Amino acid sequence: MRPAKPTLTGQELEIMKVVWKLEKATVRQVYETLLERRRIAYTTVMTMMNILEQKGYLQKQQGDRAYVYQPTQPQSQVIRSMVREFVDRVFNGSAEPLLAHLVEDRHLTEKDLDEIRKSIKSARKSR
Amino acid sequence: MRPAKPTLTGQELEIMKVVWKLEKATVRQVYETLLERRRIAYTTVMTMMNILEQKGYLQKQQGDRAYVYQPTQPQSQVIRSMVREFVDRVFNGSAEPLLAHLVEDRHLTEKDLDEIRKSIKSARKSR
DNA sequence: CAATACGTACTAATTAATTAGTATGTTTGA
DNA sequence: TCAAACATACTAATTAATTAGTACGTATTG
Repeated sequence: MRPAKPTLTGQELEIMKVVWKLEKATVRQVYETLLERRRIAYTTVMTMMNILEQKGYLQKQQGDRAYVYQPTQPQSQVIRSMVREFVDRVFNGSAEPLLAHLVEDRHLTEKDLDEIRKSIKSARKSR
Repeated sequence: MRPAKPTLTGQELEIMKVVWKLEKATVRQVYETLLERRRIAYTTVMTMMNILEQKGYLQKQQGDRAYVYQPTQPQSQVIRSMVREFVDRVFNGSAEPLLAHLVEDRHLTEKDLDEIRKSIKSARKSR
C-alpha cells in the first residue's frame, strides 16, 4: 500500500499544476496542455493522473464522458509542504540559510522584504 | 555518458553533507558517520561516493591506504544551485511566493528579515 | 606468518519514476 | 450505420535511484 501523502515527484508536479490551473480537468485536457510544451503520450498522462489519484492528490468523478479529476488540496497547501520538506532536507529545517541564498542570488530585493514584513505583521494580528 | 552537473539526489546529498563537514573523507569515515543515524552497508556508501565522483561532485586521490575523497565545489555553491532548481521547478523561477510560504509557515521571524535586510545592503555596497 | 580487518572493483537486486503500448468498449458525426 | 475518435483498464518497457553482495587483493597485528 502507498503511504498517505507521498511526495510529488517532478512530473507529477507538472500535471498537478495544470489541474490546479484548470480547477478540474479530464485526461485529455491535461494531455492537450502538456502537448503544447513537449511530446507525450495520452496514456502517459492517464497513468500519471491515476497514480496521483492513488496518492491522494487527485479525486476523480464520472463526468459527461470521461472522468473529471480535481485536486484534493489547494496548490498553496501542497507547495507549502514541499517547501517544508525541501528546507528539512537541504537546510536541516532552518529557513534562514535559505533566505541568505535567495538574497545572494539577487532573486530578492528590499522591496520584496517590505512585502514580507507586512505580511508577517498581519499574520501576527490574526493569530 | 553522464551530464556534467546532474542534480544531487536525496541520499547523495546526505553523503555530500558528511564530506563537506569533514572537508575530506574516506569511505570508512563517511560510513561510520552515517551508521550513527541508520543501518547502511559499507559498500553502499562506496557505490554512492563513486557515483558522486562520476557526477563531478567528489574528487578522489590515493591516500595512505584508502582513497580520500573531497568535494569539488563548496557546499554553499551546490546548495545555491539546488535552491535555484527548486525555485524554478516549484515556483517557475520567482522567489517571492517561496518567501510568502516561509513566512506563513512561521519559519521566519521579523528578526530574520532584519538580518536579511542588512545582508542585502552590504551586498549592494560590494557590487 | 596466519588470521582478521580493510579496501576496491565488479556485479546485482529492488524499488521508484517515467513513458507508453494494447485490448476493448463507447460515443458520435458523416 | 459504421468508421473514426475517444475513454479506460491493464500491462510493460526503460531508466534512475537505492542498497548491497561477492571476489579478491593488501595491510596489520597478535
